[in-house]
Amino acid sequence: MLELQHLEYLTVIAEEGTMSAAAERLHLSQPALSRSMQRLEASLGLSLFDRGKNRVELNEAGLLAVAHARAVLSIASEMEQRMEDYKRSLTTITIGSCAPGPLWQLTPDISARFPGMTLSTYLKENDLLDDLKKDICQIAVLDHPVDEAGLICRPYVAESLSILLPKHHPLASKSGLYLSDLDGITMLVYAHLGIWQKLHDEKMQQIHFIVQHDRAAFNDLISASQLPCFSTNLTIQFSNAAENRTAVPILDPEAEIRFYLCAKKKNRKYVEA
Amino acid sequence: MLELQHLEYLTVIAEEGTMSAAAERLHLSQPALSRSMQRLEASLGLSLFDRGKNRVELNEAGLLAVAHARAVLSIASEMEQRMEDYKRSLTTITIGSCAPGPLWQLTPDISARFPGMTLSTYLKENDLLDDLKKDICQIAVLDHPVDEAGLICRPYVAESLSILLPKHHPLASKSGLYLSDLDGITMLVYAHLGIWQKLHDEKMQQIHFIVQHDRAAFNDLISASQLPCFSTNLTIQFSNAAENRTAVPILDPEAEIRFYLCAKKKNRKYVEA
DNA sequence: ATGCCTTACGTTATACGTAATTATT
DNA sequence: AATAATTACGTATAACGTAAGGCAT
Repeated sequence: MLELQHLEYLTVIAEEGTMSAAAERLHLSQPALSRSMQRLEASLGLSLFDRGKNRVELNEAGLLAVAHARAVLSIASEMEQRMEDYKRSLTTITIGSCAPGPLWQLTPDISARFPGMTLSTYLKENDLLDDLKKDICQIAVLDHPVDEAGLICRPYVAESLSILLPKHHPLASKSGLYLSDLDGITMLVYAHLGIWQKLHDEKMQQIHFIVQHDRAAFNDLISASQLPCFSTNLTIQFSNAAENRTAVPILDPEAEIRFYLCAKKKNRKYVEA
Repeated sequence: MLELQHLEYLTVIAEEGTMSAAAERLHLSQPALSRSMQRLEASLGLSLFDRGKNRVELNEAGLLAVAHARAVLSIASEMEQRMEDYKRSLTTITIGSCAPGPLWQLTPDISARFPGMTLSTYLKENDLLDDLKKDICQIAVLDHPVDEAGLICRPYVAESLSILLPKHHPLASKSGLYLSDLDGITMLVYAHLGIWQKLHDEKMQQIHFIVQHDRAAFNDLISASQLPCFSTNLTIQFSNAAENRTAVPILDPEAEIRFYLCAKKKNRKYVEA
């Protein structure tokens, strides 16, 4: 029967060009590698190399075998990855979220309810459902509901955007603003916005953003400057950026996002209220 | 590293339900199988079975592993099949043809030009190009030309259909006939028509066919009866069915098919004139 | 008692490394 | 000389079968 190890060796030889180089990369002696290839050839009943006295070269059968070996190894490696992900899911709860906001509430909540489990979170706009199915995450925070066999989904918090303006700013007295009212202004913004990035890209092109990728630097700038920035109903609870500024709600409908928690049915306990 | 043999064992256990039954099917002792599964579990770092004192049952991780194992084994098995096909192509020329006619000329021709090679032919209407790419056949006889990278293609014979009628038959004096002229008549026909079957299905529904699946029986019937049957420019050279009958060409345009020979470029010698 | 899984033990096969061999550059 | 592959040999690991043990039906 075919052996995955032999296929792995074969592909490395194909990449390195010589058995010596491949053996080194595989932390293996040349003789061992040479014999493994002889065994592979024997098990296939085909010679895979044109052999000179001190060089080998893949022949046509060898090239064909390499192509197929890569396919086999790729599927096998996916299997190993999936099993690893599953193993991980036994001891850690991983939350994939399309936005940072919901995590500020969800993370401590899950952490408190499942004290034995490690908690891990990441931000990603797309394909969270795939991650869920592959056990890459156990909870997905989405911006839309899902109705799919094997999955459970429930509405979670809504997040609504406000702009924090200096108290003396001409717009600070308004009870609400549209994004179009902000034409030409300069704002501070923190980089990792998740799904909110879409709104920035599509409806805030007329706003000049100073983007900060570092959270500490962002907070320092907020405190030290009078520049407007965004807040939401979720951020207000966790950040103290609002001290010298007035929050004015954004009235565009896209400025409110309803989030949904989604999990495999076997993990329903993670998303139940 | 994962071992294909272990994955194979695992899937058989999944199918048989118990290790004993699986061991029997695998021609293996139960203890050997039991230890192999322990090694597989160790290499994954996961237990795959719920173990009672005298029963095992796949757990969730086990079911996941089985699903992936099947995928891996399927790809591996395809690799083995492809390598077998390639090996075969070194000693035998296999011709896949969409109709029997071209083979009557091509087979002896190839046989004479490549005397060291075994020759094998089969009839198949579709997917001959796939077969070519997979080395299942080395020559494909198609009813249409192909222009594809890595393949070479050239026109081969055309085959045109005639009807063999008893000399005294009222239509036997015509110089040509349309299929529509044959409304209601009864004909003998040999079963394995390849691509010609399409013409039968689409434009000869008004003809009553007596189908023979056995070549000898067909020939006997031809000689013993006066029933009309088909011939082509290709059959006439190889069959003696025409003695008591007159050949009248079929004039419908679909009654002539131009065939094309197609092969991988490395096998161009097989299709060159 | 029978069936099913596991552990124990001895045998065989295979993979490995080191060392020696051969041929090429 | 140096490089690259193969062959030879001894050792360790793993697979196997047989035999024995434990627990359920």
